Amino acid sequence: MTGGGCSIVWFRRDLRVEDNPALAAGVRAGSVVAVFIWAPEEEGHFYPGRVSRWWLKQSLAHLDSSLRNLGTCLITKRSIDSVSTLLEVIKATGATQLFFNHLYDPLSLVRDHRAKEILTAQGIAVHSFNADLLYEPWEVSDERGQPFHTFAAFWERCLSMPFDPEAPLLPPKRIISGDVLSSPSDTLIFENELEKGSNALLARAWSPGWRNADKALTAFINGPLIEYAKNRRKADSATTSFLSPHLHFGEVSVRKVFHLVRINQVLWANEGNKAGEESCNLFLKSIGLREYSRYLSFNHPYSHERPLLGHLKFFPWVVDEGYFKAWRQGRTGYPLVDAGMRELWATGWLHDRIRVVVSSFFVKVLQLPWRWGMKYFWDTLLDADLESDALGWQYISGTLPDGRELDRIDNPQFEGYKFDPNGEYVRRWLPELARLPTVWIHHPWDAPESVLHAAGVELGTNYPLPIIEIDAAKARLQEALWQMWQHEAASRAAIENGTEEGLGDSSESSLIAFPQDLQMEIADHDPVRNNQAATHRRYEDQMVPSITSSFIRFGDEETSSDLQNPVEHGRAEVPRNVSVNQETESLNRGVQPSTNVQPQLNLAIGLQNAEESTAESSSSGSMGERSGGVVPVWSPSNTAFSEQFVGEENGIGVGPSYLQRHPQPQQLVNWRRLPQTG
DNA sequence: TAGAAATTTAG
DNA sequence: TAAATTTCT
Repeated sequence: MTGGGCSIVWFRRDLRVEDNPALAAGVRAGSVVAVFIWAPEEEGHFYPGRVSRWWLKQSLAHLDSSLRNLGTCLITKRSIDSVSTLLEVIKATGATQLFFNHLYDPLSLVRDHRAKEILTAQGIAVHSFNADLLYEPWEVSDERGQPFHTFAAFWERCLSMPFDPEAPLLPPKRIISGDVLSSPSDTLIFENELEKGSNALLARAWSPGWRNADKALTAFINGPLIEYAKNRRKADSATTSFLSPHLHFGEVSVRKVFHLVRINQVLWANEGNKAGEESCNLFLKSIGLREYSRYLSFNHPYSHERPLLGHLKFFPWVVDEGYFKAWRQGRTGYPLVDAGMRELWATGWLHDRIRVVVSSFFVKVLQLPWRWGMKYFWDTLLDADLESDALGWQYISGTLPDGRELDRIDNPQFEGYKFDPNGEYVRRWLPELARLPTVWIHHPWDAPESVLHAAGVELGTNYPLPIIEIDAAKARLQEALWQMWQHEAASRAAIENGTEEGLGDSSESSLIAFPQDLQMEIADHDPVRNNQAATHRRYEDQMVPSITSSFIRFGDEETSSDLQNPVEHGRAEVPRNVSVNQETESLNRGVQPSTNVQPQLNLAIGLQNAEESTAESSSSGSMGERSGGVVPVWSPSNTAFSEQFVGEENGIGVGPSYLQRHPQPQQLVNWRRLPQTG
């Protein structure tokens, strides 16, 4: 090795060569070895789902090919511990520097911090960058330097920052390769034979890889963007950007997206195109929500599994596997919901609006624990993204200060006519309802017998009756909320009284409750039985049933039959030749307890360690720098804020506007006072 | 100038 | 919590 050793550029969810600050810096520093480490066990419960792994595989191949054109290649490593694998590669290649881009999910925060500590101690110079966000989470705060806790304020601030997001970087012209032979690649296996068959169709609708991401961006900006404000409400239209999977894997830089959209916005504004200008605002807002999801994750590293508002801990979730299954299968009896769930299952994709519909139905009508729904999204979505999905589900569940009203139940029938006025979407995904006239398509249960008969619909046989009436759901929700406030107050009273910790304590044990335990928690279940109120409620913080990889794999048997289906407009169709019973059968098997036990990374311990080490190093004040050298860590004060936030204790909690939107029963006041006097 | 009542919005 | 845009009597 001549002069200084080479640099490792550690690729993660930044699978692009354009506007990649870590890569650019590595190239500037001399010779480069590019590495991707596949260590899914580190993700714990969030082992990537089948379609997500498919995407990753394609994207890595694409990146490797780009790197080869530039003079090096992508070294891939299979690992169960990224940091020690990094060390091995560093030793093998004689590297002296490490470059990578920041991630903000809780596991990465811990892991990357640890990587920095360990490698720095070994004499490696570690440099890290912002490649995923317009602004780093710690750059955006209110006048008092505190993090925002509502999206609107956050986004407003982002749009009026004293400095613009950094301009996108060009790809390197050439890369001087480090000694890549000294650390040969492992062959990464992202899918088994069964999955391969199921995945084959995906390639006809999607093209992973950063160049394709760039094409998708250009196509969207030159096409649907200008009409985005008008069209984004239609469930079936191809007017969304379809960028989310690209963004998730960092194939395209948000900064580039932002700049290009802004340029067009100015253009249209000058032309007096008000709709076009507004479309840009709305689209950028959705980019802003993605930013906010990282912001939230950074400031509240538990937000993917714990409600941000403490009292939601007391919501008596309906723990009912039958409900859960009916939802997954698209057999709730509400056509819009069912169409969405079938689309998700068949294609790994769901229009944004429909995500809201199905998740809102899940939480408010079925009252299933939101984390289950989030986990299912994680397992099935092509663009599964921990931070974004956590934000979405928390928003829907009303567990954010600016989330939806707790007692609001949206009626899928009305939403159906709003988002799918002609019923095309429903007919496409629910062939059994295809012949139903539009007036009944979103509420077949009201249709006259003759109409149903003529359409070949037999409710309860062919297509289910509503799993629960909306009115009944409303009543049940009111009752549940009343109970929630009672329990919250009781717990608060108990704590103030010093008698016991109460249910509301934020002890780690209740937070980390995860699948394996739940196998016992959930009573054995019968096959889906419609119109039966579930009575099994739980107050513990919700737990997630094991539906991960085993679930996906079993289900594949019938999904593979979509291979026989034609693809229309580049998007997959629902399998029409598959009987529902068959589907039910394989799904049933899917929920069997998983036998492939994955090594669990203990999040609680991980976080604790990080906090400890941060306490020492935080005085170095490394966080404020804009780029280079800083691994994002959250300071103890940030974590403390999170605690306060959840506990509502120290004045930060919910504001008056929240309480106004979520009125509590009067008794609460009395509950509070009683024990204090005692 | 017809009606009713106020405000904004859907992640 | 449904439905659409704006402001009064």
